Amino acid sequence: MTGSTFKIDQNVRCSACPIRHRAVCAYCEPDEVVQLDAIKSYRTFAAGDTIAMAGDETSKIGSIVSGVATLSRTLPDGRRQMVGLLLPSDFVGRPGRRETPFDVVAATETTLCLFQKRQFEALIASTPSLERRLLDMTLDELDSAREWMLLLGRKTAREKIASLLAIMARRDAALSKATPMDGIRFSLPLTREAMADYLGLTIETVSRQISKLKKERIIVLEDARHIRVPDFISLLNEAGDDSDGGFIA
Amino acid sequence: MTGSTFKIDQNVRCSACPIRHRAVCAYCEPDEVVQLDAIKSYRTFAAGDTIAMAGDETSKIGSIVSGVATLSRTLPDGRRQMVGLLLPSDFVGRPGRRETPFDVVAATETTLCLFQKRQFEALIASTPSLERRLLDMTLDELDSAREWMLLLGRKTAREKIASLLAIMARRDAALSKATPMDGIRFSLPLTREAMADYLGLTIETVSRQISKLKKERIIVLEDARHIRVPDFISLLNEAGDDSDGGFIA
DNA sequence: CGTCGGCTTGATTGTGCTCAACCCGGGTGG
DNA sequence: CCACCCGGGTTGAGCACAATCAAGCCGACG
Repeated sequence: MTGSTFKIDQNVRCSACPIRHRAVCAYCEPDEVVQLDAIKSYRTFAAGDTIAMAGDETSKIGSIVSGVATLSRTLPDGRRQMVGLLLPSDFVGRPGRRETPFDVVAATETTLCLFQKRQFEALIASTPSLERRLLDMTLDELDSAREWMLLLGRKTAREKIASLLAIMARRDAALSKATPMDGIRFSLPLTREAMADYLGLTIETVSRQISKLKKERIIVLEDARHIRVPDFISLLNEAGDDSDGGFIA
Repeated sequence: MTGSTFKIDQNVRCSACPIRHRAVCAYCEPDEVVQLDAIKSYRTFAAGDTIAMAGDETSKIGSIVSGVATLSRTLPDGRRQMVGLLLPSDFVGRPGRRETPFDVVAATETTLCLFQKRQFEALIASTPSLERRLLDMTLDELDSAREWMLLLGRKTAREKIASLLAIMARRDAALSKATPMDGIRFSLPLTREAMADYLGLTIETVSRQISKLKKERIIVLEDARHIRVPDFISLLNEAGDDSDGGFIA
Protein backbone atom coordinates (compact mmCIF):
# COMPACT_ATOMS: atom_id res chain seq x y z
CA MET A 1 0.00 0.00 0.00
CA THR A 2 1.27 3.47 -0.79
CA GLY A 3 0.41 6.85 0.63
CA SER A 4 1.77 10.27 -0.17
CA THR A 5 2.05 11.19 3.47
CA PHE A 6 1.90 8.88 6.42
CA LYS A 7 3.34 8.10 9.78
CA ILE A 8 4.03 4.86 11.57
CA ASP A 9 1.97 4.57 14.71
CA GLN A 10 2.62 2.89 17.95
CA ASN A 11 0.84 -0.45 17.93
CA VAL A 12 -1.96 -0.81 20.41
CA ARG A 13 -2.29 -4.18 22.13
CA CYS A 14 -5.12 -6.14 20.53
CA SER A 15 -6.81 -6.65 23.87
CA ALA A 16 -7.20 -2.88 24.16
CA CYS A 17 -8.22 -2.40 20.52
CA PRO A 18 -11.45 -0.44 19.95
CA ILE A 19 -12.54 -2.79 17.17
CA ARG A 20 -11.47 -6.03 18.84
CA HIS A 21 -15.02 -7.37 19.04
CA ARG A 22 -16.22 -6.33 15.57
CA ALA A 23 -13.27 -6.75 13.21
CA VAL A 24 -11.96 -9.83 11.44
CA CYS A 25 -10.45 -10.94 14.75
CA ALA A 26 -13.80 -10.85 16.55
CA TYR A 27 -14.19 -14.63 16.81
CA CYS A 28 -10.58 -15.25 17.80
CA GLU A 29 -9.65 -16.79 21.12
CA PRO A 30 -7.11 -14.97 23.29
CA ASP A 31 -4.26 -17.24 22.15
CA GLU A 32 -5.13 -16.58 18.52
CA VAL A 33 -5.13 -12.86 19.12
CA VAL A 34 -1.59 -13.17 20.43
CA GLN A 35 -0.54 -14.48 17.02
CA LEU A 36 -2.18 -11.55 15.29
CA ASP A 37 -0.62 -9.16 17.75
CA ALA A 38 2.79 -10.43 16.73
CA ILE A 39 2.45 -9.72 13.02
CA LYS A 40 0.31 -6.58 12.90
CA SER A 41 1.39 -3.01 12.41
CA TYR A 42 -0.48 0.27 12.51
CA ARG A 43 -0.39 2.95 9.92
CA THR A 44 -2.23 6.23 9.60
CA PHE A 45 -3.19 7.99 6.39
CA ALA A 46 -4.18 11.63 6.06
CA ALA A 47 -7.54 12.66 4.57
CA GLY A 48 -7.27 12.40 0.82
CA ASP A 49 -4.39 9.94 0.79
CA THR A 50 -4.53 7.01 -1.55
CA ILE A 51 -4.25 3.79 0.39
CA ALA A 52 -4.23 1.55 -2.67
CA MET A 53 -4.81 1.99 -6.38
CA ALA A 54 -6.83 -0.25 -8.67
CA GLY A 55 -4.46 -2.67 -10.36
CA ASP A 56 -1.84 -2.41 -7.63
CA GLU A 57 -0.25 -5.54 -6.40
CA THR A 58 -0.96 -5.29 -2.71
CA SER A 59 1.28 -6.78 -0.07
CA LYS A 60 -0.73 -5.70 2.94
CA ILE A 61 -4.28 -6.15 4.07
CA GLY A 62 -6.01 -5.29 7.30
CA SER A 63 -8.73 -3.52 9.24
CA ILE A 64 -9.86 0.05 9.61
CA VAL A 65 -9.25 1.07 13.21
CA SER A 66 -10.51 4.61 12.96
CA GLY A 67 -11.58 7.00 10.23
CA VAL A 68 -13.46 6.53 6.98
CA ALA A 69 -12.09 5.22 3.70
CA THR A 70 -13.75 4.78 0.33
CA LEU A 71 -13.56 2.06 -2.28
CA SER A 72 -14.14 3.23 -5.83
CA ARG A 73 -13.77 2.43 -9.47
CA THR A 74 -13.11 4.84 -12.31
CA LEU A 75 -13.99 4.65 -15.99
CA PRO A 76 -11.26 5.64 -18.45
CA ASP A 77 -13.00 8.95 -19.16
CA GLY A 78 -13.00 9.88 -15.49
CA ARG A 79 -16.49 8.97 -14.37
CA ARG A 80 -16.16 7.54 -10.90
CA GLN A 81 -18.40 5.38 -8.74
CA MET A 82 -17.84 4.61 -5.13
CA VAL A 83 -18.52 0.94 -4.44
CA GLY A 84 -17.84 0.72 -0.75
CA LEU A 85 -17.63 2.89 2.32
CA LEU A 86 -15.15 1.49 4.80
CA LEU A 87 -15.76 2.23 8.46
CA PRO A 88 -13.94 1.19 11.62
CA SER A 89 -13.73 -2.63 11.86
CA ASP A 90 -14.21 -3.09 8.09
CA PHE A 91 -11.65 -5.19 6.31
CA VAL A 92 -9.50 -3.80 3.49
CA GLY A 93 -7.97 -5.96 0.82
CA ARG A 94 -8.76 -9.34 -0.50
CA PRO A 95 -6.98 -12.47 0.67
CA GLY A 96 -6.25 -14.78 -2.22
CA ARG A 97 -6.04 -12.13 -4.94
CA ARG A 98 -2.95 -10.49 -6.27
CA GLU A 99 -4.35 -7.11 -7.33
CA THR A 100 -6.89 -4.82 -5.75
CA PRO A 101 -9.63 -4.18 -8.29
CA PHE A 102 -10.59 -0.83 -6.71
CA ASP A 103 -9.06 2.40 -5.48
CA VAL A 104 -8.95 2.78 -1.72
CA VAL A 105 -8.79 6.38 -0.48
CA ALA A 106 -8.86 7.82 3.01
CA ALA A 107 -11.85 10.15 3.30
CA THR A 108 -10.82 11.35 6.74
CA GLU A 109 -7.64 10.66 8.67
CA THR A 110 -7.63 6.90 8.83
CA THR A 111 -5.69 4.41 10.90
CA LEU A 112 -5.30 0.85 9.68
CA CYS A 113 -4.22 -2.32 11.44
CA LEU A 114 -2.22 -4.09 8.75
CA PHE A 115 -0.81 -7.53 8.14
CA GLN A 116 1.54 -8.85 5.51
CA LYS A 117 -0.82 -10.48 3.06
CA ARG A 118 1.20 -13.71 2.92
CA GLN A 119 1.39 -14.00 6.67
CA PHE A 120 -2.29 -13.30 7.09
CA GLU A 121 -3.25 -15.86 4.45
CA ALA A 122 -1.14 -18.45 6.19
CA LEU A 123 -2.80 -17.63 9.47
CA ILE A 124 -6.26 -17.92 7.96
CA ALA A 125 -5.46 -21.40 6.74
CA SER A 126 -4.76 -22.54 10.28
CA THR A 127 -7.31 -20.43 12.14
CA PRO A 128 -10.94 -21.34 11.42
CA SER A 129 -12.28 -18.54 13.59
CA LEU A 130 -10.58 -15.99 11.35
CA GLU A 131 -11.97 -17.53 8.22
CA ARG A 132 -15.44 -17.81 9.70
CA ARG A 133 -15.45 -14.17 10.68
CA LEU A 134 -14.18 -13.10 7.29
CA LEU A 135 -16.95 -15.09 5.63
CA ASP A 136 -19.61 -13.49 7.80
CA MET A 137 -18.24 -10.03 7.14
CA THR A 138 -18.06 -10.66 3.41
CA LEU A 139 -21.63 -11.91 3.31
CA ASP A 140 -22.76 -8.79 5.15
CA GLU A 141 -20.88 -6.60 2.72
CA LEU A 142 -22.45 -8.43 -0.19
CA ASP A 143 -25.90 -7.79 1.22
CA SER A 144 -25.24 -4.11 1.62
CA ALA A 145 -23.67 -3.88 -1.83
CA ARG A 146 -26.89 -5.33 -3.21
CA GLU A 147 -29.00 -2.93 -1.22
CA TRP A 148 -26.87 -0.21 -2.72
CA MET A 149 -27.50 -1.53 -6.23
CA LEU A 150 -31.20 -0.97 -5.65
CA LEU A 151 -30.49 2.61 -4.72
CA LEU A 152 -28.24 3.21 -7.73
CA GLY A 153 -30.55 1.59 -10.24
CA ARG A 154 -33.96 2.68 -9.13
CA LYS A 155 -34.05 5.53 -6.66
CA THR A 156 -34.51 9.20 -7.50
CA ALA A 157 -31.91 11.81 -6.56
CA ARG A 158 -33.98 12.87 -3.56
CA GLU A 159 -34.42 9.31 -2.36
CA LYS A 160 -30.72 8.66 -2.78
CA ILE A 161 -29.80 11.63 -0.61
CA ALA A 162 -32.37 10.74 2.03
CA SER A 163 -31.13 7.15 2.08
CA LEU A 164 -27.54 8.24 2.56
CA LEU A 165 -28.44 10.63 5.35
CA ALA A 166 -30.52 7.94 7.03
CA ILE A 167 -27.58 5.54 6.90
CA MET A 168 -25.19 8.08 8.35
CA ALA A 169 -27.70 8.97 11.03
CA ARG A 170 -28.24 5.37 12.01
CA ARG A 171 -24.53 4.72 12.06
CA ASP A 172 -23.86 7.68 14.33
CA ALA A 173 -26.74 6.69 16.57
CA ALA A 174 -25.41 3.15 16.79
CA LEU A 175 -22.01 4.43 17.91
CA SER A 176 -23.46 6.75 20.51
CA LYS A 177 -26.07 4.18 21.58
CA ALA A 178 -28.80 6.78 21.19
CA THR A 179 -32.14 6.04 19.63
CA PRO A 180 -32.34 7.70 16.23
CA MET A 181 -35.95 8.58 16.77
CA ASP A 182 -35.78 12.21 17.71
CA GLY A 183 -33.41 15.06 17.35
CA ILE A 184 -30.38 13.26 16.01
CA ARG A 185 -27.39 15.30 15.07
CA PHE A 186 -24.52 13.81 13.12
CA SER A 187 -21.53 14.74 11.02
CA LEU A 188 -21.05 13.96 7.36
CA PRO A 189 -17.55 12.61 6.93
CA LEU A 190 -17.90 12.95 3.15
CA THR A 191 -17.44 15.89 0.79
CA ARG A 192 -20.22 16.64 -1.68
CA GLU A 193 -18.07 15.07 -4.31
CA ALA A 194 -17.71 11.84 -2.33
CA MET A 195 -21.47 11.77 -1.77
CA ALA A 196 -22.03 12.26 -5.49
CA ASP A 197 -19.66 9.42 -6.27
CA TYR A 198 -21.40 7.25 -3.75
CA LEU A 199 -24.88 7.98 -5.08
CA GLY A 200 -24.20 8.06 -8.80
CA LEU A 201 -25.06 11.77 -9.02
CA THR A 202 -23.26 15.05 -9.72
CA ILE A 203 -22.19 17.38 -6.94
CA GLU A 204 -24.69 19.98 -8.14
CA THR A 205 -27.57 17.57 -7.80
CA VAL A 206 -26.39 16.52 -4.34
CA SER A 207 -26.21 20.14 -3.26
CA ARG A 208 -29.62 20.99 -4.69
CA GLN A 209 -31.37 18.03 -3.08
CA ILE A 210 -29.81 18.77 0.29
CA SER A 211 -30.95 22.39 -0.03
CA LYS A 212 -34.45 21.22 -0.84
CA LEU A 213 -34.63 18.90 2.16
CA LYS A 214 -33.40 21.81 4.23
CA LYS A 215 -36.07 24.18 2.90
CA GLU A 216 -38.71 21.56 3.66
CA ARG A 217 -37.42 21.32 7.23
CA ILE A 218 -36.75 17.61 6.93
CA ILE A 219 -33.16 18.30 7.84
CA VAL A 220 -31.41 21.23 9.47
CA LEU A 221 -27.89 22.16 8.38
CA GLU A 222 -25.74 23.46 11.18
CA ASP A 223 -22.98 23.80 8.65
CA ALA A 224 -22.16 21.98 5.41
CA ARG A 225 -20.91 18.95 7.32
CA HIS A 226 -23.22 18.81 10.31
CA ILE A 227 -26.85 17.83 10.05
CA ARG A 228 -29.73 17.63 12.47
CA VAL A 229 -32.81 15.54 11.81
CA PRO A 230 -35.82 16.70 13.82
CA ASP A 231 -38.01 13.77 12.82
CA PHE A 232 -36.26 10.62 11.67
CA ILE A 233 -39.47 9.05 10.38
CA SER A 234 -40.07 11.79 7.86
CA LEU A 235 -36.52 11.39 6.61
CA LEU A 236 -37.14 7.66 6.19
CA ASN A 237 -40.29 8.42 4.25
CA GLU A 238 -38.22 10.32 1.74
CA ALA A 239 -35.79 7.41 1.35
CA GLY A 240 -38.47 5.45 -0.47
CA ASP A 241 -37.73 1.95 0.71
CA ASP A 242 -40.70 1.67 2.95
CA SER A 243 -44.29 2.71 2.49
CA ASP A 244 -44.70 3.28 6.19
CA GLY A 245 -42.03 4.42 8.60
CA GLY A 246 -40.41 1.02 8.61
CA PHE A 247 -39.28 -0.95 11.59
CA ILE A 248 -38.85 1.17 14.68
CA ALA A 249 -35.45 0.17 15.97
CA MET B 1 -38.27 -22.50 -0.64
CA THR B 2 -41.57 -22.41 -2.42
CA GLY B 3 -42.54 -22.76 -6.05
CA SER B 4 -45.87 -22.75 -7.78
CA THR B 5 -44.99 -25.74 -9.92
CA PHE B 6 -42.15 -28.15 -9.42
CA LYS B 7 -41.06 -31.71 -9.61
CA ILE B 8 -38.71 -33.76 -7.53
CA ASP B 9 -35.79 -34.95 -9.56
CA GLN B 10 -33.71 -38.02 -9.33
CA ASN B 11 -30.53 -37.12 -7.51
CA VAL B 12 -27.38 -37.35 -9.58
CA ARG B 13 -24.32 -38.74 -7.83
CA CYS B 14 -22.00 -35.87 -6.89
CA SER B 15 -19.09 -37.47 -8.69
CA ALA B 16 -21.05 -37.18 -11.93
CA CYS B 17 -22.31 -33.67 -11.20
CA PRO B 18 -21.71 -31.10 -13.96
CA ILE B 19 -20.81 -28.40 -11.41
CA ARG B 20 -18.76 -30.62 -9.13
CA HIS B 21 -15.53 -28.69 -9.76
CA ARG B 22 -16.98 -25.16 -9.63
CA ALA B 23 -19.67 -25.14 -6.95
CA VAL B 24 -19.42 -24.80 -3.19
CA CYS B 25 -18.20 -28.40 -3.05
CA ALA B 26 -15.29 -27.75 -5.40
CA TYR B 27 -12.58 -27.97 -2.74
CA CYS B 28 -14.08 -31.03 -1.05
CA GLU B 29 -12.22 -34.31 -0.83
CA PRO B 30 -14.02 -37.44 -2.05
CA ASP B 31 -14.93 -38.46 1.50
CA GLU B 32 -16.43 -35.06 2.15
CA VAL B 33 -18.47 -35.25 -1.01
CA VAL B 34 -19.98 -38.46 0.26
CA GLN B 35 -21.38 -36.55 3.22
CA LEU B 36 -22.90 -33.97 0.93
CA ASP B 37 -24.30 -36.67 -1.29
CA ALA B 38 -26.16 -38.08 1.67
CA ILE B 39 -28.06 -34.93 2.54
CA LYS B 40 -28.67 -33.29 -0.83
CA SER B 41 -31.81 -33.32 -2.93
CA TYR B 42 -32.57 -32.00 -6.37
CA ARG B 43 -35.46 -29.84 -7.31
CA THR B 44 -36.44 -28.21 -10.58
CA PHE B 45 -38.35 -24.98 -11.02
CA ALA B 46 -40.12 -23.84 -14.18
CA ALA B 47 -39.26 -20.54 -15.84
CA GLY B 48 -40.97 -17.77 -13.90
CA ASP B 49 -41.32 -19.72 -10.69
CA THR B 50 -40.48 -18.00 -7.45
CA ILE B 51 -37.77 -19.94 -5.64
CA ALA B 52 -37.80 -17.71 -2.56
CA MET B 53 -39.38 -14.42 -1.57
CA ALA B 54 -37.71 -11.57 0.25
CA GLY B 55 -38.50 -11.86 3.95
CA ASP B 56 -39.12 -15.59 3.76
CA GLU B 57 -37.65 -17.77 6.41
CA THR B 58 -35.67 -20.19 4.30
CA SER B 59 -35.01 -23.76 5.34
CA LYS B 60 -33.04 -24.80 2.30
CA ILE B 61 -29.96 -23.51 0.57
CA GLY B 62 -27.92 -24.91 -2.28
CA SER B 63 -26.39 -24.61 -5.72
CA ILE B 64 -27.70 -23.93 -9.20
CA VAL B 65 -27.09 -27.07 -11.25
CA SER B 66 -28.59 -25.83 -14.50
CA GLY B 67 -30.60 -22.84 -15.67
CA VAL B 68 -30.57 -19.18 -14.76
CA ALA B 69 -32.13 -17.55 -11.71
CA THR B 70 -32.31 -13.93 -10.67
CA LEU B 71 -31.91 -12.21 -7.33
CA SER B 72 -33.89 -8.99 -7.00
CA ARG B 73 -35.26 -6.43 -4.61
CA THR B 74 -38.47 -4.44 -4.99
CA LEU B 75 -39.43 -1.02 -3.65
CA PRO B 76 -42.92 -0.73 -2.12
CA ASP B 77 -44.16 1.15 -5.19
CA GLY B 78 -43.07 -1.65 -7.50
CA ARG B 79 -39.75 -0.43 -8.83
CA ARG B 80 -37.52 -3.45 -9.08
CA GLN B 81 -33.78 -3.90 -9.31
CA MET B 82 -32.03 -7.14 -10.04
CA VAL B 83 -29.00 -7.52 -7.77
CA GLY B 84 -27.66 -10.86 -8.87
CA LEU B 85 -27.75 -13.23 -11.79
CA LEU B 86 -27.35 -16.80 -10.65
CA LEU B 87 -25.77 -19.23 -13.07
CA PRO B 88 -24.86 -22.90 -12.79
CA SER B 89 -22.52 -23.49 -9.80
CA ASP B 90 -23.64 -20.30 -8.05
CA PHE B 91 -24.79 -20.64 -4.47
CA VAL B 92 -28.31 -19.67 -3.38
CA GLY B 93 -29.18 -18.69 0.14
CA ARG B 94 -27.16 -17.38 2.99
CA PRO B 95 -25.85 -19.63 5.74
CA GLY B 96 -26.22 -17.98 9.11
CA ARG B 97 -29.19 -15.79 8.31
CA ARG B 98 -32.81 -16.54 9.01
CA GLU B 99 -34.48 -14.61 6.18
CA THR B 100 -33.54 -14.11 2.56
CA PRO B 101 -33.32 -10.39 1.90
CA PHE B 102 -34.05 -10.80 -1.82
CA ASP B 103 -36.48 -12.46 -4.19
CA VAL B 104 -35.08 -15.45 -6.05
CA VAL B 105 -36.85 -16.25 -9.32
CA ALA B 106 -36.13 -18.84 -11.99
CA ALA B 107 -35.52 -17.03 -15.29
CA THR B 108 -35.37 -20.29 -17.22
CA GLU B 109 -36.12 -23.82 -16.09
CA THR B 110 -33.72 -24.20 -13.20
CA THR B 111 -32.50 -27.21 -11.27
CA LEU B 112 -31.10 -26.77 -7.78
CA CYS B 113 -29.04 -29.04 -5.59
CA LEU B 114 -30.46 -28.32 -2.14
CA PHE B 115 -29.51 -28.94 1.46
CA GLN B 116 -31.40 -28.41 4.67
CA LYS B 117 -29.97 -25.16 5.94
CA ARG B 118 -29.33 -26.54 9.43
CA GLN B 119 -27.60 -29.62 8.14
CA PHE B 120 -25.46 -27.60 5.76
CA GLU B 121 -24.47 -25.12 8.45
CA ALA B 122 -23.44 -28.00 10.68
CA LEU B 123 -21.37 -29.48 7.89
CA ILE B 124 -19.65 -26.18 7.21
CA ALA B 125 -18.57 -25.98 10.82
CA SER B 126 -16.72 -29.27 10.50
CA THR B 127 -15.54 -28.99 6.90
CA PRO B 128 -12.97 -26.24 6.28
CA SER B 129 -12.86 -26.91 2.54
CA LEU B 130 -16.55 -26.02 2.28
CA GLU B 131 -16.10 -22.84 4.22
CA ARG B 132 -13.02 -21.86 2.24
CA ARG B 133 -14.82 -22.35 -1.05
CA LEU B 134 -17.83 -20.40 0.15
CA LEU B 135 -15.56 -17.54 1.18
CA ASP B 136 -13.86 -17.48 -2.21
CA MET B 137 -17.19 -17.55 -4.03
CA THR B 138 -18.60 -14.79 -1.85
CA LEU B 139 -15.55 -12.59 -2.43
CA ASP B 140 -15.95 -13.11 -6.19
CA GLU B 141 -19.61 -12.21 -5.98
CA LEU B 142 -18.78 -9.10 -4.02
CA ASP B 143 -16.32 -8.03 -6.69
CA SER B 144 -18.85 -8.48 -9.45
CA ALA B 145 -21.55 -6.73 -7.43
CA ARG B 146 -19.20 -3.76 -7.15
CA GLU B 147 -18.43 -3.84 -10.84
CA TRP B 148 -22.16 -3.78 -11.37
CA MET B 149 -22.52 -0.75 -9.10
CA LEU B 150 -20.21 1.14 -11.46
CA LEU B 151 -22.47 0.24 -14.34
CA LEU B 152 -25.65 1.23 -12.49
CA GLY B 153 -24.31 4.50 -11.18
CA ARG B 154 -22.28 5.83 -14.05
CA LYS B 155 -22.86 4.17 -17.38
CA THR B 156 -25.22 5.39 -20.09
CA ALA B 157 -28.07 3.25 -21.36
CA ARG B 158 -26.06 2.27 -24.43
CA GLU B 159 -23.03 1.33 -22.36
CA LYS B 160 -25.21 -0.69 -20.00
CA ILE B 161 -26.66 -2.72 -22.85
CA ALA B 162 -23.27 -3.25 -24.47
CA SER B 163 -21.83 -4.35 -21.12
CA LEU B 164 -24.60 -6.85 -20.57
CA LEU B 165 -24.23 -8.29 -24.05
CA ALA B 166 -20.47 -8.53 -23.62
CA ILE B 167 -20.94 -10.42 -20.38
CA MET B 168 -23.40 -12.84 -21.91
CA ALA B 169 -21.12 -13.33 -24.90
CA ARG B 170 -18.11 -14.03 -22.73
CA ARG B 171 -20.06 -16.41 -20.60
CA ASP B 172 -21.34 -18.38 -23.59
CA ALA B 173 -17.85 -18.42 -25.09
CA ALA B 174 -16.41 -19.70 -21.82
CA LEU B 175 -18.89 -22.57 -21.79
CA SER B 176 -18.22 -23.52 -25.39
CA LYS B 177 -14.47 -22.93 -25.00
CA ALA B 178 -14.51 -20.73 -28.08
CA THR B 179 -12.59 -17.50 -28.30
CA PRO B 180 -15.02 -14.59 -28.22
CA MET B 181 -12.98 -12.70 -30.76
CA ASP B 182 -14.95 -13.25 -33.93
CA GLY B 183 -18.39 -14.23 -34.95
CA ILE B 184 -19.85 -15.20 -31.61
CA ARG B 185 -23.45 -16.17 -31.44
CA PHE B 186 -25.25 -16.53 -28.15
CA SER B 187 -28.69 -16.68 -26.62
CA LEU B 188 -30.14 -14.18 -24.19
CA PRO B 189 -31.75 -16.13 -21.37
CA LEU B 190 -33.43 -12.94 -20.18
CA THR B 191 -36.60 -11.16 -21.24
CA ARG B 192 -36.39 -7.45 -22.03
CA GLU B 193 -38.00 -6.85 -18.67
CA ALA B 194 -35.34 -8.86 -16.85
CA MET B 195 -32.63 -6.97 -18.72
CA ALA B 196 -34.24 -3.68 -17.74
CA ASP B 197 -34.37 -4.77 -14.11
CA TYR B 198 -30.76 -5.81 -14.30
CA LEU B 199 -29.58 -2.56 -15.85
CA GLY B 200 -31.74 -0.07 -14.01
CA LEU B 201 -33.59 0.91 -17.20
CA THR B 202 -37.09 0.59 -18.65
CA ILE B 203 -37.97 -2.06 -21.21
CA GLU B 204 -38.51 0.64 -23.83
CA THR B 205 -35.00 1.98 -23.38
CA VAL B 206 -33.57 -1.54 -23.54
CA SER B 207 -35.45 -2.22 -26.75
CA ARG B 208 -34.41 1.08 -28.31
CA GLN B 209 -30.74 0.68 -27.49
CA ILE B 210 -30.68 -2.86 -28.84
CA SER B 211 -32.34 -1.61 -32.02
CA LYS B 212 -29.71 1.11 -32.34
CA LEU B 213 -26.81 -1.30 -31.91
CA LYS B 214 -28.49 -3.46 -34.53
CA LYS B 215 -28.82 -0.58 -37.01
CA GLU B 216 -25.18 0.26 -36.47
CA ARG B 217 -24.25 -3.35 -37.25
CA ILE B 218 -22.51 -3.81 -33.93
CA ILE B 219 -24.83 -6.70 -33.25
CA VAL B 220 -27.06 -8.85 -35.47
CA LEU B 221 -30.39 -10.08 -34.13
CA GLU B 222 -31.31 -13.52 -35.41
CA ASP B 223 -34.44 -13.23 -33.31
CA ALA B 224 -35.28 -11.34 -30.15
CA ARG B 225 -33.36 -13.82 -28.02
CA HIS B 226 -30.41 -14.78 -30.25
CA ILE B 227 -27.61 -12.40 -31.00
CA ARG B 228 -24.55 -12.52 -33.19
CA VAL B 229 -21.57 -10.24 -32.64
CA PRO B 230 -19.45 -9.87 -35.79
CA ASP B 231 -16.69 -7.95 -34.03
CA PHE B 232 -16.37 -8.38 -30.31
CA ILE B 233 -13.90 -5.51 -29.96
CA SER B 234 -16.35 -2.95 -31.27
CA LEU B 235 -18.95 -4.21 -28.82
CA LEU B 236 -16.43 -3.80 -26.00
CA ASN B 237 -15.72 -0.25 -27.16
CA GLU B 238 -19.38 0.55 -26.63
CA ALA B 239 -19.32 -0.85 -23.10
CA GLY B 240 -17.21 2.08 -21.97
CA ASP B 241 -15.00 0.41 -19.40
CA ASP B 242 -11.89 0.47 -21.51
CA SER B 243 -10.45 3.12 -23.72
CA ASP B 244 -8.82 0.52 -25.93
CA GLY B 245 -10.13 -2.94 -26.67
CA GLY B 246 -9.09 -4.18 -23.26
CA PHE B 247 -7.20 -7.33 -22.52
CA ILE B 248 -7.32 -9.84 -25.33
CA ALA B 249 -8.21 -13.06 -23.60
C1' DC C 1 -4.91 40.65 0.20
C1' DG C 2 -5.52 37.17 -3.23
C1' DT C 3 -6.21 32.47 -4.22
C1' DC C 4 -8.13 28.10 -3.94
C1' DG C 5 -11.26 24.34 -2.73
C1' DG C 6 -15.66 23.18 -1.31
C1' DC C 7 -20.20 24.45 -1.87
C1' DT C 8 -24.49 26.73 -3.68
C1' DT C 9 -27.50 28.51 -7.11
C1' DG C 10 -29.18 29.61 -11.82
C1' DA C 11 -30.11 28.69 -16.88
C1' DT C 12 -30.23 25.42 -20.35
C1' DT C 13 -29.79 20.94 -22.43
C1' DG C 14 -30.39 16.16 -23.19
C1' DT C 15 -31.00 11.38 -21.84
C1' DG C 16 -34.00 8.21 -20.52
C1' DC C 17 -38.93 7.84 -18.66
C1' DT C 18 -43.91 7.94 -19.52
C1' DC C 19 -47.78 7.18 -22.10
C1' DA C 20 -49.55 5.13 -26.07
C1' DA C 21 -50.11 2.56 -30.22
C1' DC C 22 -48.96 -1.30 -32.70
C1' DC C 23 -46.65 -5.83 -34.26
C1' DC C 24 -45.92 -10.63 -33.96
C1' DG C 25 -46.34 -15.52 -32.68
C1' DG C 26 -48.44 -18.99 -29.98
C1' DG C 27 -52.15 -20.86 -27.52
C1' DT C 28 -57.16 -21.37 -26.66
C1' DG C 29 -61.89 -21.82 -27.43
C1' DG C 30 -65.97 -21.30 -30.28
C1' DC D 1 -60.38 -23.50 -38.97
C1' DC D 2 -60.47 -19.00 -37.70
C1' DA D 3 -61.09 -15.41 -34.20
C1' DC D 4 -59.43 -13.92 -30.28
C1' DC D 5 -56.39 -12.96 -26.73
C1' DC D 6 -52.24 -12.40 -24.35
C1' DG D 7 -47.39 -11.73 -23.40
C1' DG D 8 -43.25 -10.11 -25.23
C1' DG D 9 -41.33 -6.86 -28.09
C1' DT D 10 -40.89 -2.51 -31.00
C1' DT D 11 -41.60 2.26 -32.13
C1' DG D 12 -43.16 7.10 -31.62
C1' DA D 13 -44.27 11.68 -29.23
C1' DG D 14 -43.74 14.46 -25.36
C1' DC D 15 -42.00 15.34 -20.89
C1' DA D 16 -39.27 15.50 -16.62
C1' DC D 17 -35.42 14.88 -14.00
C1' DA D 18 -30.78 15.14 -13.53
C1' DA D 19 -26.54 16.59 -16.20
C1' DT D 20 -24.03 20.33 -18.03
C1' DC D 21 -22.32 24.86 -18.31
C1' DA D 22 -21.62 28.90 -15.76
C1' DA D 23 -21.34 32.31 -12.15
C1' DG D 24 -20.73 33.45 -7.56
C1' DC D 25 -20.27 32.65 -2.29
C1' DC D 26 -17.66 31.58 1.73
C1' DG D 27 -13.98 30.29 4.75
C1' DA D 28 -9.20 28.73 5.09
C1' DC D 29 -4.69 29.57 4.18
C1' DG D 30 -0.48 31.41 2.13
